[in-house]
Amino acid sequence: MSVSARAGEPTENRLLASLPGDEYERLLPNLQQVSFSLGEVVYEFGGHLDYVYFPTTAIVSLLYTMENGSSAEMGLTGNDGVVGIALFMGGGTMPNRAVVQSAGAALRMKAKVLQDEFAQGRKFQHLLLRYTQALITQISQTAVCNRLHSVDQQLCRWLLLSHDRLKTDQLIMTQELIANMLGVRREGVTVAAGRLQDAGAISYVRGHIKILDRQKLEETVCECYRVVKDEFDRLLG
Amino acid sequence: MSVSARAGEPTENRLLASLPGDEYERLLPNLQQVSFSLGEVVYEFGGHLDYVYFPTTAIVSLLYTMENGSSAEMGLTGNDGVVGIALFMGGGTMPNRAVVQSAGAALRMKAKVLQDEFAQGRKFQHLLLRYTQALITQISQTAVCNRLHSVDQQLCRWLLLSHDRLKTDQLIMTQELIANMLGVRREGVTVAAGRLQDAGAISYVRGHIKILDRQKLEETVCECYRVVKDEFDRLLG
DNA sequence: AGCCGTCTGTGCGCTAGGCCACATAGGTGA
DNA sequence: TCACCTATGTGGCCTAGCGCACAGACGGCT
Repeated sequence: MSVSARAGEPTENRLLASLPGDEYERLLPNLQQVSFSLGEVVYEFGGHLDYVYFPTTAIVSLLYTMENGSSAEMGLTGNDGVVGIALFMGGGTMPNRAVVQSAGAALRMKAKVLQDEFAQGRKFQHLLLRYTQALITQISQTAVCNRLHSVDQQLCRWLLLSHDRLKTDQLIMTQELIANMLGVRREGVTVAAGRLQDAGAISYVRGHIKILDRQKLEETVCECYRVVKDEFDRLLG
Repeated sequence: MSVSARAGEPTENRLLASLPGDEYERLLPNLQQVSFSLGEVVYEFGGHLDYVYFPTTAIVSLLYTMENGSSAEMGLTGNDGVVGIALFMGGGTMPNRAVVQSAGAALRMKAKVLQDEFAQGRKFQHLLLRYTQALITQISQTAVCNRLHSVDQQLCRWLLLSHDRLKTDQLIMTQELIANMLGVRREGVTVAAGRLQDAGAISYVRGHIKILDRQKLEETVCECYRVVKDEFDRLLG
Protein backbone atom coordinates (compact mmCIF):
# COMPACT_ATOMS: atom_id res chain seq x y z
CA MET A 1 0.00 0.00 0.00
CA SER A 2 1.39 3.40 -0.91
CA VAL A 3 0.20 6.73 0.43
CA SER A 4 -0.26 9.92 -1.59
CA ALA A 5 -0.18 13.41 -0.16
CA ARG A 6 -3.83 14.22 -0.57
CA ALA A 7 -7.08 12.85 -1.82
CA GLY A 8 -7.78 13.02 -5.51
CA GLU A 9 -11.54 13.27 -5.65
CA PRO A 10 -13.39 11.91 -2.64
CA THR A 11 -16.69 12.01 -4.46
CA GLU A 12 -15.49 9.01 -6.42
CA ASN A 13 -16.73 7.07 -3.43
CA ARG A 14 -20.51 7.00 -3.36
CA LEU A 15 -20.78 7.04 0.41
CA LEU A 16 -18.65 10.14 0.73
CA ALA A 17 -20.41 11.73 -2.22
CA SER A 18 -23.73 11.44 -0.41
CA LEU A 19 -22.63 13.51 2.55
CA PRO A 20 -24.15 16.94 3.04
CA GLY A 21 -21.82 19.91 2.60
CA ASP A 22 -20.79 20.59 6.18
CA GLU A 23 -20.05 17.01 7.11
CA TYR A 24 -18.17 16.53 3.87
CA GLU A 25 -16.03 19.60 4.55
CA ARG A 26 -15.27 18.44 8.05
CA LEU A 27 -14.13 15.00 6.93
CA LEU A 28 -12.19 16.08 3.88
CA PRO A 29 -8.96 17.04 5.71
CA ASN A 30 -8.98 13.62 7.36
CA LEU A 31 -8.93 11.67 4.13
CA GLN A 32 -5.75 10.40 2.67
CA GLN A 33 -5.36 8.68 -0.64
CA VAL A 34 -3.72 5.27 -0.71
CA SER A 35 -3.27 2.78 -3.49
CA PHE A 36 -3.59 -0.95 -3.20
CA SER A 37 -2.02 -3.59 -5.39
CA LEU A 38 -3.67 -6.83 -6.42
CA GLY A 39 -3.71 -9.46 -3.72
CA GLU A 40 -2.74 -7.12 -0.93
CA VAL A 41 -4.26 -7.99 2.45
CA VAL A 42 -6.12 -5.05 3.97
CA TYR A 43 -6.66 -6.87 7.23
CA GLU A 44 -6.49 -10.40 8.59
CA PHE A 45 -9.01 -12.40 10.57
CA GLY A 46 -9.01 -11.20 14.15
CA GLY A 47 -6.85 -8.25 13.19
CA HIS A 48 -7.04 -4.72 14.39
CA LEU A 49 -7.54 -1.76 12.08
CA ASP A 50 -6.15 1.74 12.49
CA TYR A 51 -8.01 3.08 9.47
CA VAL A 52 -11.19 2.54 7.54
CA TYR A 53 -10.95 2.61 3.77
CA PHE A 54 -13.33 4.13 1.27
CA PRO A 55 -12.39 2.54 -2.06
CA THR A 56 -12.56 4.76 -5.12
CA THR A 57 -11.16 2.54 -7.85
CA ALA A 58 -10.03 -0.49 -5.84
CA ILE A 59 -12.24 -3.48 -5.08
CA VAL A 60 -11.80 -5.38 -1.85
CA SER A 61 -13.10 -8.89 -1.16
CA LEU A 62 -14.20 -9.99 2.26
CA LEU A 63 -13.47 -13.64 2.72
CA TYR A 64 -13.09 -16.30 5.29
CA THR A 65 -10.32 -18.86 5.29
CA MET A 66 -10.84 -22.24 6.88
CA GLU A 67 -8.36 -24.05 9.05
CA ASN A 68 -7.56 -26.34 6.14
CA GLY A 69 -6.80 -23.39 3.88
CA SER A 70 -9.88 -23.43 1.70
CA SER A 71 -11.66 -20.14 1.51
CA ALA A 72 -14.81 -18.46 0.31
CA GLU A 73 -15.90 -14.91 -0.26
CA MET A 74 -18.79 -13.47 1.68
CA GLY A 75 -18.99 -10.11 0.00
CA LEU A 76 -17.07 -7.42 -1.82
CA THR A 77 -16.73 -3.68 -1.50
CA GLY A 78 -15.89 -1.09 -4.13
CA ASN A 79 -16.52 2.61 -4.54
CA ASP A 80 -20.01 2.11 -3.11
CA GLY A 81 -18.87 1.27 0.37
CA VAL A 82 -16.34 1.14 3.12
CA VAL A 83 -13.90 -1.47 4.38
CA GLY A 84 -13.69 -1.94 8.12
CA ILE A 85 -17.26 -1.80 9.37
CA ALA A 86 -16.28 -3.43 12.66
CA LEU A 87 -14.74 -0.10 13.64
CA PHE A 88 -18.07 1.63 13.89
CA MET A 89 -20.17 -1.44 14.70
CA GLY A 90 -18.18 -1.75 17.88
CA GLY A 91 -16.56 -5.10 17.29
CA GLY A 92 -12.99 -3.90 17.37
CA THR A 93 -11.39 -6.88 15.69
CA MET A 94 -12.39 -8.12 12.26
CA PRO A 95 -14.25 -11.39 11.85
CA ASN A 96 -12.84 -12.05 8.37
CA ARG A 97 -10.03 -11.28 5.92
CA ALA A 98 -10.07 -8.47 3.39
CA VAL A 99 -8.03 -8.89 0.22
CA VAL A 100 -7.62 -6.51 -2.69
CA GLN A 101 -9.33 -8.10 -5.62
CA SER A 102 -8.74 -5.32 -8.09
CA ALA A 103 -5.81 -2.94 -7.73
CA GLY A 104 -6.66 0.71 -7.31
CA ALA A 105 -7.07 3.60 -4.94
CA ALA A 106 -8.95 4.19 -1.73
CA LEU A 107 -9.30 6.99 0.79
CA ARG A 108 -8.43 6.17 4.33
CA MET A 109 -9.61 7.77 7.54
CA LYS A 110 -8.26 7.30 11.03
CA ALA A 111 -10.39 5.03 13.17
CA LYS A 112 -10.73 7.69 15.86
CA VAL A 113 -11.98 10.30 13.41
CA LEU A 114 -14.50 7.87 12.01
CA GLN A 115 -15.76 6.87 15.41
CA ASP A 116 -16.11 10.45 16.62
CA GLU A 117 -18.00 11.43 13.52
CA PHE A 118 -20.15 8.32 13.74
CA ALA A 119 -21.04 9.14 17.33
CA GLN A 120 -22.48 12.48 16.19
CA GLY A 121 -25.45 10.50 14.95
CA ARG A 122 -25.86 12.54 11.80
CA LYS A 123 -25.97 11.73 8.10
CA PHE A 124 -22.60 10.02 8.13
CA GLN A 125 -23.81 7.52 10.71
CA HIS A 126 -26.96 6.86 8.75
CA LEU A 127 -25.03 6.30 5.56
CA LEU A 128 -22.65 3.88 7.19
CA LEU A 129 -25.50 1.93 8.72
CA ARG A 130 -27.45 1.78 5.49
CA TYR A 131 -24.35 0.57 3.73
CA THR A 132 -23.94 -2.09 6.40
CA GLN A 133 -27.47 -3.25 5.84
CA ALA A 134 -26.83 -3.48 2.11
CA LEU A 135 -23.73 -5.50 2.87
CA ILE A 136 -25.78 -7.84 5.04
CA THR A 137 -28.06 -8.43 2.09
CA GLN A 138 -25.06 -9.17 -0.07
CA ILE A 139 -23.64 -11.65 2.40
CA SER A 140 -27.03 -13.30 2.90
CA GLN A 141 -27.50 -13.68 -0.79
CA THR A 142 -24.04 -15.18 -1.07
CA ALA A 143 -25.07 -17.74 1.52
CA VAL A 144 -28.23 -18.64 -0.37
CA CYS A 145 -26.46 -18.66 -3.72
CA ASN A 146 -23.73 -20.93 -2.40
CA ARG A 147 -26.36 -23.38 -1.36
CA LEU A 148 -28.69 -23.35 -4.32
CA HIS A 149 -26.96 -22.24 -7.51
CA SER A 150 -24.44 -23.59 -9.98
CA VAL A 151 -20.85 -22.47 -10.39
CA ASP A 152 -21.81 -20.98 -13.78
CA GLN A 153 -24.38 -18.74 -12.19
CA GLN A 154 -22.12 -17.77 -9.36
CA LEU A 155 -19.32 -16.85 -11.70
CA CYS A 156 -21.75 -14.59 -13.55
CA ARG A 157 -22.87 -13.01 -10.33
CA TRP A 158 -19.29 -12.40 -9.34
CA LEU A 159 -18.35 -10.91 -12.68
CA LEU A 160 -21.34 -8.59 -12.65
CA LEU A 161 -20.76 -7.44 -9.09
CA SER A 162 -17.15 -6.69 -9.95
CA HIS A 163 -17.99 -5.02 -13.23
CA ASP A 164 -20.45 -2.72 -11.47
CA ARG A 165 -17.60 -1.46 -9.32
CA LEU A 166 -15.15 -0.87 -12.16
CA LYS A 167 -14.84 1.79 -14.79
CA THR A 168 -13.48 -0.59 -17.42
CA ASP A 169 -14.61 -3.82 -19.05
CA GLN A 170 -11.30 -5.39 -18.15
CA LEU A 171 -10.68 -7.45 -15.02
CA ILE A 172 -7.20 -8.54 -13.98
CA MET A 173 -7.77 -11.80 -12.19
CA THR A 174 -6.57 -15.37 -12.68
CA GLN A 175 -8.98 -18.28 -12.55
CA GLU A 176 -7.08 -19.52 -9.55
CA LEU A 177 -7.98 -16.38 -7.61
CA ILE A 178 -11.60 -16.45 -8.71
CA ALA A 179 -11.76 -20.05 -7.54
CA ASN A 180 -10.57 -18.97 -4.11
CA MET A 181 -13.21 -16.27 -3.99
CA LEU A 182 -16.03 -18.54 -5.02
CA GLY A 183 -14.76 -21.40 -2.90
CA VAL A 184 -14.61 -23.83 -5.82
CA ARG A 185 -11.82 -25.61 -7.73
CA ARG A 186 -9.75 -23.79 -10.28
CA GLU A 187 -10.85 -26.29 -12.93
CA GLY A 188 -14.45 -25.56 -12.11
CA VAL A 189 -13.84 -21.93 -12.98
CA THR A 190 -12.08 -22.96 -16.18
CA VAL A 191 -15.07 -24.85 -17.50
CA ALA A 192 -17.59 -22.26 -16.36
CA ALA A 193 -15.53 -19.47 -17.94
CA GLY A 194 -15.15 -21.62 -21.04
CA ARG A 195 -18.90 -21.81 -21.39
CA LEU A 196 -19.21 -18.05 -21.01
CA GLN A 197 -16.53 -17.59 -23.65
CA ASP A 198 -18.29 -19.94 -26.05
CA ALA A 199 -21.43 -17.90 -25.53
CA GLY A 200 -19.47 -14.79 -26.45
CA ALA A 201 -20.08 -13.12 -23.10
CA ILE A 202 -16.44 -12.74 -22.07
CA SER A 203 -12.93 -13.34 -23.30
CA TYR A 204 -10.35 -14.74 -20.96
CA VAL A 205 -6.63 -14.69 -21.62
CA ARG A 206 -4.11 -15.40 -18.92
CA GLY A 207 -5.53 -13.36 -16.11
CA HIS A 208 -7.24 -10.78 -18.28
CA ILE A 209 -11.00 -11.07 -18.42
CA LYS A 210 -12.86 -8.82 -20.79
CA ILE A 211 -16.61 -8.35 -20.51
CA LEU A 212 -17.83 -8.53 -24.10
CA ASP A 213 -21.58 -8.86 -23.66
CA ARG A 214 -22.99 -7.80 -20.33
CA GLN A 215 -26.48 -8.63 -21.50
CA LYS A 216 -25.55 -12.30 -21.86
CA LEU A 217 -24.17 -12.36 -18.34
CA GLU A 218 -27.37 -10.92 -16.99
CA GLU A 219 -29.34 -13.61 -18.77
CA THR A 220 -27.26 -16.38 -17.26
CA VAL A 221 -26.99 -15.05 -13.72
CA CYS A 222 -29.33 -16.18 -10.95
CA GLU A 223 -31.78 -13.84 -9.28
CA CYS A 224 -29.29 -13.26 -6.45
CA TYR A 225 -27.46 -10.62 -8.42
CA ARG A 226 -30.54 -8.51 -8.93
CA VAL A 227 -31.66 -8.81 -5.34
CA VAL A 228 -28.34 -7.47 -4.16
CA LYS A 229 -28.15 -4.74 -6.76
CA ASP A 230 -31.68 -3.55 -6.09
CA GLU A 231 -31.02 -3.40 -2.39
CA PHE A 232 -27.83 -1.38 -2.87
CA ASP A 233 -29.63 1.03 -5.17
CA ARG A 234 -32.53 1.35 -2.79
CA LEU A 235 -30.41 1.98 0.27
CA LEU A 236 -27.65 4.08 -1.24
CA GLY A 237 -28.94 5.19 -4.62
CA MET B 1 -49.20 -14.22 17.66
CA SER B 2 -50.92 -13.47 20.94
CA VAL B 3 -50.27 -10.52 23.20
CA SER B 4 -50.06 -10.62 26.98
CA ALA B 5 -50.67 -7.68 29.26
CA ARG B 6 -47.13 -7.17 30.42
CA ALA B 7 -43.65 -8.52 30.11
CA GLY B 8 -42.71 -11.53 32.16
CA GLU B 9 -39.03 -11.06 32.75
CA PRO B 10 -37.24 -8.88 30.21
CA THR B 11 -33.85 -10.00 31.44
CA GLU B 12 -34.52 -13.33 29.81
CA ASN B 13 -33.27 -11.58 26.71
CA ARG B 14 -29.51 -11.09 26.88
CA LEU B 15 -29.52 -7.78 25.03
CA LEU B 16 -32.04 -6.23 27.38
CA ALA B 17 -30.30 -7.78 30.35
CA SER B 18 -27.09 -5.96 29.42
CA LEU B 19 -28.65 -2.51 29.61
CA PRO B 20 -27.62 -0.19 32.41
CA GLY B 21 -30.25 0.62 35.00
CA ASP B 22 -31.61 3.91 33.70
CA GLU B 23 -31.95 2.83 30.11
CA TYR B 24 -33.53 -0.41 31.21
CA GLU B 25 -36.06 1.42 33.33
CA ARG B 26 -36.91 3.75 30.49
CA LEU B 27 -37.55 0.94 28.06
CA LEU B 28 -39.38 -1.39 30.39
CA PRO B 29 -42.82 0.26 30.06
CA ASN B 30 -42.51 -0.02 26.31
CA LEU B 31 -42.09 -3.76 26.26
CA GLN B 32 -44.99 -6.05 25.68
CA GLN B 33 -44.92 -9.80 25.86
CA VAL B 34 -46.12 -11.75 22.84
CA SER B 35 -46.06 -15.43 22.10
CA PHE B 36 -45.32 -17.01 18.76
CA SER B 37 -46.37 -20.39 17.49
CA LEU B 38 -44.26 -22.68 15.37
CA GLY B 39 -44.08 -21.67 11.73
CA GLU B 40 -45.54 -18.22 12.23
CA VAL B 41 -44.15 -15.57 9.90
CA VAL B 42 -42.80 -12.57 11.78
CA TYR B 43 -42.26 -10.60 8.60
CA GLU B 44 -42.09 -11.22 4.86
CA PHE B 45 -39.47 -10.21 2.33
CA GLY B 46 -39.89 -6.53 1.53
CA GLY B 47 -42.33 -6.17 4.39
CA HIS B 48 -42.66 -3.36 6.84
CA LEU B 49 -42.38 -3.79 10.59
CA ASP B 50 -44.21 -1.88 13.29
CA TYR B 51 -42.32 -3.58 16.09
CA VAL B 52 -38.98 -5.11 16.84
CA TYR B 53 -38.94 -8.33 18.81
CA PHE B 54 -36.59 -9.42 21.56
CA PRO B 55 -37.09 -13.19 21.83
CA THR B 56 -37.00 -14.68 25.28
CA THR B 57 -37.91 -18.30 24.67
CA ALA B 58 -38.80 -18.23 20.96
CA ILE B 59 -36.28 -18.81 18.16
CA VAL B 60 -36.71 -17.03 14.87
CA SER B 61 -35.04 -18.02 11.60
CA LEU B 62 -34.06 -15.49 8.99
CA LEU B 63 -34.37 -17.00 5.57
CA TYR B 64 -34.59 -16.17 1.94
CA THR B 65 -37.02 -17.80 -0.44
CA MET B 66 -36.20 -18.05 -4.12
CA GLU B 67 -38.58 -17.40 -6.94
CA ASN B 68 -38.87 -21.15 -7.50
CA GLY B 69 -39.84 -21.70 -3.87
CA SER B 70 -36.63 -23.21 -2.58
CA SER B 71 -35.26 -21.50 0.47
CA ALA B 72 -32.27 -21.30 2.76
CA GLU B 73 -31.58 -19.90 6.16
CA MET B 74 -29.04 -17.16 6.62
CA GLY B 75 -29.14 -16.89 10.39
CA LEU B 76 -31.23 -17.36 13.48
CA THR B 77 -32.06 -15.27 16.50
CA GLY B 78 -33.02 -16.33 19.98
CA ASN B 79 -32.84 -14.79 23.41
CA ASP B 80 -29.43 -13.38 22.51
CA GLY B 81 -30.71 -10.92 19.96
CA VAL B 82 -33.38 -8.94 18.27
CA VAL B 83 -35.56 -9.48 15.21
CA GLY B 84 -35.98 -6.54 12.88
CA ILE B 85 -32.55 -4.95 12.63
CA ALA B 86 -33.55 -3.05 9.49
CA LEU B 87 -35.56 -0.74 11.73
CA PHE B 88 -32.48 0.75 13.32
CA MET B 89 -30.11 0.18 10.44
CA GLY B 90 -32.25 2.49 8.39
CA GLY B 91 -33.41 0.12 5.72
CA GLY B 92 -37.10 0.36 6.46
CA THR B 93 -38.17 -2.78 4.64
CA MET B 94 -36.80 -6.21 5.38
CA PRO B 95 -34.53 -7.97 2.91
CA ASN B 96 -35.60 -11.47 4.02
CA ARG B 97 -38.29 -13.51 5.74
CA ALA B 98 -38.42 -14.28 9.43
CA VAL B 99 -40.14 -17.46 10.52
CA VAL B 100 -40.65 -18.83 14.01
CA GLN B 101 -38.56 -21.93 14.27
CA SER B 102 -39.32 -22.73 17.86
CA ALA B 103 -42.53 -21.58 19.50
CA GLY B 104 -42.17 -19.32 22.48
CA ALA B 105 -42.31 -15.79 23.80
CA ALA B 106 -40.73 -12.51 22.82
CA LEU B 107 -40.92 -8.92 23.96
CA ARG B 108 -41.92 -6.38 21.41
CA MET B 109 -41.17 -2.70 21.23
CA LYS B 110 -42.70 -0.08 18.97
CA ALA B 111 -40.46 0.88 16.08
CA LYS B 112 -40.64 4.53 17.01
CA VAL B 113 -39.56 3.89 20.59
CA LEU B 114 -36.66 1.79 19.40
CA GLN B 115 -35.53 4.38 16.91
CA ASP B 116 -35.70 7.23 19.37
CA GLU B 117 -33.75 5.30 21.94
CA PHE B 118 -31.24 4.21 19.31
CA ALA B 119 -30.71 7.82 18.25
CA GLN B 120 -29.62 8.67 21.79
CA GLY B 121 -26.35 7.00 20.93
CA ARG B 122 -25.98 5.35 24.31
CA LYS B 123 -25.51 1.81 25.51
CA PHE B 124 -28.63 0.54 23.77
CA GLN B 125 -27.30 1.67 20.40
CA HIS B 126 -23.96 0.05 21.06
CA LEU B 127 -25.59 -3.20 22.08
CA LEU B 128 -27.76 -3.32 19.00
CA LEU B 129 -24.80 -2.62 16.74
CA ARG B 130 -22.64 -5.22 18.40
CA TYR B 131 -25.43 -7.71 18.03
CA THR B 132 -25.69 -6.80 14.37
CA GLN B 133 -22.02 -7.43 13.91
CA ALA B 134 -22.35 -10.82 15.55
CA LEU B 135 -25.23 -11.55 13.22
CA ILE B 136 -23.06 -10.61 10.26
CA THR B 137 -20.52 -13.15 11.42
CA GLN B 138 -23.24 -15.76 11.67
CA ILE B 139 -24.51 -15.03 8.17
CA SER B 140 -20.99 -15.01 6.75
CA GLN B 141 -20.21 -18.31 8.33
CA THR B 142 -23.43 -19.73 6.95
CA ALA B 143 -22.29 -18.65 3.51
CA VAL B 144 -18.91 -20.31 3.91
CA CYS B 145 -20.42 -23.42 5.49
CA ASN B 146 -22.94 -23.77 2.67
CA ARG B 147 -20.11 -23.78 0.22
CA LEU B 148 -17.60 -26.01 1.91
CA HIS B 149 -19.21 -28.41 4.36
CA SER B 150 -21.36 -31.51 4.29
CA VAL B 151 -25.01 -31.75 5.20
CA ASP B 152 -24.03 -33.78 8.26
CA GLN B 153 -21.88 -31.00 9.57
CA GLN B 154 -24.44 -28.36 8.80
CA LEU B 155 -27.15 -30.26 10.57
CA CYS B 156 -24.91 -30.43 13.62
CA ARG B 157 -24.22 -26.73 13.42
CA TRP B 158 -27.89 -26.01 13.18
CA LEU B 159 -28.79 -28.26 16.10
CA LEU B 160 -26.12 -26.72 18.29
CA LEU B 161 -27.09 -23.15 17.43
CA SER B 162 -30.69 -23.97 18.24
CA HIS B 163 -29.84 -25.85 21.40
CA ASP B 164 -27.82 -22.89 22.66
CA ARG B 165 -30.94 -20.78 22.43
CA LEU B 166 -33.25 -23.21 24.20
CA LYS B 167 -33.71 -24.19 27.81
CA THR B 168 -34.56 -27.79 26.99
CA ASP B 169 -32.96 -30.66 25.13
CA GLN B 170 -36.09 -31.08 23.09
CA LEU B 171 -36.66 -29.49 19.67
CA ILE B 172 -40.04 -29.58 17.97
CA MET B 173 -39.19 -29.59 14.29
CA THR B 174 -39.88 -31.93 11.40
CA GLN B 175 -37.14 -32.98 9.02
CA GLU B 176 -39.09 -31.27 6.28
CA LEU B 177 -38.72 -27.93 8.05
CA ILE B 178 -35.06 -28.45 8.82
CA ALA B 179 -34.52 -29.22 5.15
CA ASN B 180 -36.08 -25.88 4.24
CA MET B 181 -33.83 -24.11 6.69
CA LEU B 182 -30.67 -25.77 5.48
CA GLY B 183 -31.71 -25.52 1.86
CA VAL B 184 -31.35 -29.26 1.27
CA ARG B 185 -33.73 -32.11 0.48
CA ARG B 186 -35.83 -33.69 3.16
CA GLU B 187 -34.24 -37.07 2.43
CA GLY B 188 -30.83 -35.53 2.94
CA VAL B 189 -31.85 -34.56 6.46
CA THR B 190 -33.23 -38.04 7.05
CA VAL B 191 -29.95 -39.76 6.33
CA ALA B 192 -27.86 -37.15 8.17
CA ALA B 193 -30.16 -37.37 11.20
CA GLY B 194 -30.04 -41.16 10.90
CA ARG B 195 -26.29 -41.10 11.21
CA LEU B 196 -26.49 -38.86 14.27
CA GLN B 197 -29.02 -41.24 15.81
CA ASP B 198 -26.82 -44.25 15.14
CA ALA B 199 -24.00 -42.40 16.85
CA GLY B 200 -26.26 -41.88 19.85
CA ALA B 201 -26.11 -38.09 19.62
CA ILE B 202 -29.82 -37.48 19.15
CA SER B 203 -33.12 -39.26 19.00
CA TYR B 204 -35.66 -38.26 16.40
CA VAL B 205 -39.32 -39.26 16.53
CA ARG B 206 -41.91 -37.60 14.36
CA GLY B 207 -40.94 -34.01 14.79
CA HIS B 208 -39.41 -34.38 18.24
CA ILE B 209 -35.65 -34.19 18.34
CA LYS B 210 -33.92 -34.86 21.60
CA ILE B 211 -30.30 -33.93 22.14
CA LEU B 212 -28.81 -36.95 23.91
CA ASP B 213 -25.10 -36.27 23.69
CA ARG B 214 -24.07 -32.72 22.99
CA GLN B 215 -20.43 -33.71 23.14
CA LYS B 216 -20.86 -35.94 20.10
CA LEU B 217 -22.45 -33.13 18.14
CA GLU B 218 -19.57 -30.86 18.94
CA GLU B 219 -17.16 -33.48 17.69
CA THR B 220 -18.96 -33.80 14.39
CA VAL B 221 -19.65 -30.14 13.70
CA CYS B 222 -17.38 -28.04 11.50
CA GLU B 223 -15.37 -25.14 12.82
CA CYS B 224 -18.11 -22.73 11.71
CA TYR B 225 -20.10 -23.34 14.85
CA ARG B 226 -17.29 -22.35 17.15
CA VAL B 227 -16.39 -19.27 15.13
CA VAL B 228 -19.94 -17.99 15.44
CA LYS B 229 -20.28 -18.90 19.09
CA ASP B 230 -16.97 -17.30 20.03
CA GLU B 231 -17.92 -14.12 18.22
CA PHE B 232 -21.28 -13.93 19.97
CA ASP B 233 -19.62 -14.48 23.33
CA ARG B 234 -16.96 -11.92 22.59
CA LEU B 235 -19.37 -9.24 21.45
CA LEU B 236 -22.25 -9.83 23.82
CA GLY B 237 -20.87 -12.00 26.59
C1' DA C 1 15.77 -18.44 -30.18
C1' DG C 2 15.30 -21.20 -26.16
C1' DC C 3 14.03 -21.88 -21.34
C1' DC C 4 10.96 -21.77 -17.66
C1' DG C 5 7.31 -20.48 -14.81
C1' DT C 6 2.56 -19.47 -14.75
C1' DC C 7 -2.00 -19.91 -16.48
C1' DT C 8 -5.45 -22.54 -18.82
C1' DG C 9 -7.72 -26.68 -20.96
C1' DT C 10 -9.15 -31.52 -20.58
C1' DG C 11 -10.02 -36.17 -19.26
C1' DC C 12 -11.13 -39.73 -15.73
C1' DG C 13 -12.85 -41.75 -11.72
C1' DC C 14 -15.36 -40.77 -7.52
C1' DT C 15 -18.78 -38.97 -4.20
C1' DA C 16 -22.36 -36.05 -2.27
C1' DG C 17 -26.45 -34.88 -2.90
C1' DG C 18 -30.21 -33.97 -6.14
C1' DC C 19 -34.88 -36.05 -8.03
C1' DC C 20 -38.29 -39.73 -7.92
C1' DA C 21 -40.84 -43.57 -6.22
C1' DC C 22 -42.35 -46.20 -2.65
C1' DA C 23 -42.58 -48.57 1.83
C1' DT C 24 -43.46 -48.15 6.65
C1' DA C 25 -44.76 -46.22 11.03
C1' DG C 26 -46.71 -43.11 14.57
C1' DG C 27 -50.72 -40.38 15.43
C1' DT C 28 -55.74 -39.03 15.32
C1' DG C 29 -60.41 -39.05 14.75
C1' DA C 30 -64.74 -41.47 13.34
C1' DT D 1 -60.61 -50.80 15.26
C1' DC D 2 -59.91 -48.90 11.01
C1' DA D 3 -59.15 -45.30 7.75
C1' DC D 4 -56.25 -41.67 6.84
C1' DC D 5 -52.76 -38.25 7.21
C1' DT D 6 -48.28 -36.92 8.15
C1' DA D 7 -43.45 -38.02 9.12
C1' DT D 8 -39.71 -40.92 8.29
C1' DG D 9 -36.76 -44.61 6.05
C1' DT D 10 -34.75 -46.53 1.82
C1' DG D 11 -33.24 -47.49 -2.75
C1' DG D 12 -32.24 -46.42 -7.64
C1' DC D 13 -30.65 -43.34 -10.96
C1' DC D 14 -28.38 -39.00 -12.40
C1' DT D 15 -25.57 -34.79 -12.34
C1' DA D 16 -22.43 -31.28 -10.54
C1' DG D 17 -18.46 -30.72 -8.87
C1' DC D 18 -14.30 -32.63 -6.47
C1' DG D 19 -9.35 -34.57 -6.69
C1' DC D 20 -5.78 -35.81 -9.54
C1' DA D 21 -2.81 -35.97 -13.50
C1' DC D 22 -1.09 -34.06 -17.31
C1' DA D 23 -0.97 -31.46 -21.73
C1' DG D 24 -0.73 -27.27 -24.05
C1' DA D 25 0.05 -22.22 -24.36
C1' DC D 26 1.49 -17.78 -23.40
C1' DG D 27 4.95 -14.49 -21.84
C1' DG D 28 9.04 -12.80 -19.86
C1' DC D 29 14.00 -13.28 -19.49
C1' DT D 30 18.62 -14.50 -21.03
